[in-house]
Amino acid sequence: MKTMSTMLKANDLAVTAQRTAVMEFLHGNTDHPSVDTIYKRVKKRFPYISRATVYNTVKTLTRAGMLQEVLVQQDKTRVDSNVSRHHHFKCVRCGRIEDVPYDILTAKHVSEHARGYHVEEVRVVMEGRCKRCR
Amino acid sequence: MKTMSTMLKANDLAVTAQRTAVMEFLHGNTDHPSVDTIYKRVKKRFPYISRATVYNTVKTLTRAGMLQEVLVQQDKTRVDSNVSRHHHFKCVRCGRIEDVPYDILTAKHVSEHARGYHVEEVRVVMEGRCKRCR
DNA sequence: ATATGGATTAGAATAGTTCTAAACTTAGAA
DNA sequence: TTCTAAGTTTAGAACTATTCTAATCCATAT
Repeated sequence: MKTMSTMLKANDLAVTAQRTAVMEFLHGNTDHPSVDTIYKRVKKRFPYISRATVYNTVKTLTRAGMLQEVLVQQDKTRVDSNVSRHHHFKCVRCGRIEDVPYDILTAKHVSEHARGYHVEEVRVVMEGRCKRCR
Repeated sequence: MKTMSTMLKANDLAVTAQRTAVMEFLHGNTDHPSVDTIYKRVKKRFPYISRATVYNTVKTLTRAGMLQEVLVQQDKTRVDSNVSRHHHFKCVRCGRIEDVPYDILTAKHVSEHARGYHVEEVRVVMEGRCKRCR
């Protein structure tokens, strides 16, 4: 697996301690944290980090394709380090957000059923009870 | 077609000029306006209406099932007076949001493909170019 | 080692939304 | 009709998420 440093360099981005810390926190984190959550967690190990830096980092890394911003909640952006195409499942009880494989429902499938639309991308949010909440 | 007054009464809600004005503006409006847009438009005919009233009205009518709040844009809520189940198409060029029939993709269909998930609801946002923008 | 352009910072500013408490209807009872 | 209680509206304050600003800092290329 590529190191953070390698990935940043590959995108012509400076390797900074802040970016690395944000990426390391997100890597392997599957619960789609908000920017504020990232900020608070990273701050523990990196007390001087600023909220603006976390916003900047998320935006920069998203543009570089290293992160994804997920639209599943109206008020705050949720961040996903899984950048492969996939959908989301939101538990109506505990609010947990899980990734769901893309092939459950591809743009192609939708295109076939959606006559007259020129679908390039499909975002699906499924809602129900997660395993824990049933 | 039911009058606004009848619908409000059926839901045990007081019939006020403000609620009626908001509903009348939204009725037949298919472009999913934001609260601010509703406020500005209704204000033209009703100069003393307050922004808080529009927020209250949207929330109240949504709870009563007379409106729907649509999650298609991170920063602001979009309001839809089409309360039947349906999906949305967002034009990546002009930002226009259109309703798409629900049967293109039902919760049932998704459930069949999504093993292990207990799907109660599916929200789909398709993205591409709308007719005008192609 | 040094220069320079990009990155980080704290805090101010902004946008959307919710809250507050007083004033004002609406709807139902008398 | 008139009265009343409960619900509604209002302006503006407050709050939350996010972006902006401008000064400082530091990663990288030389």
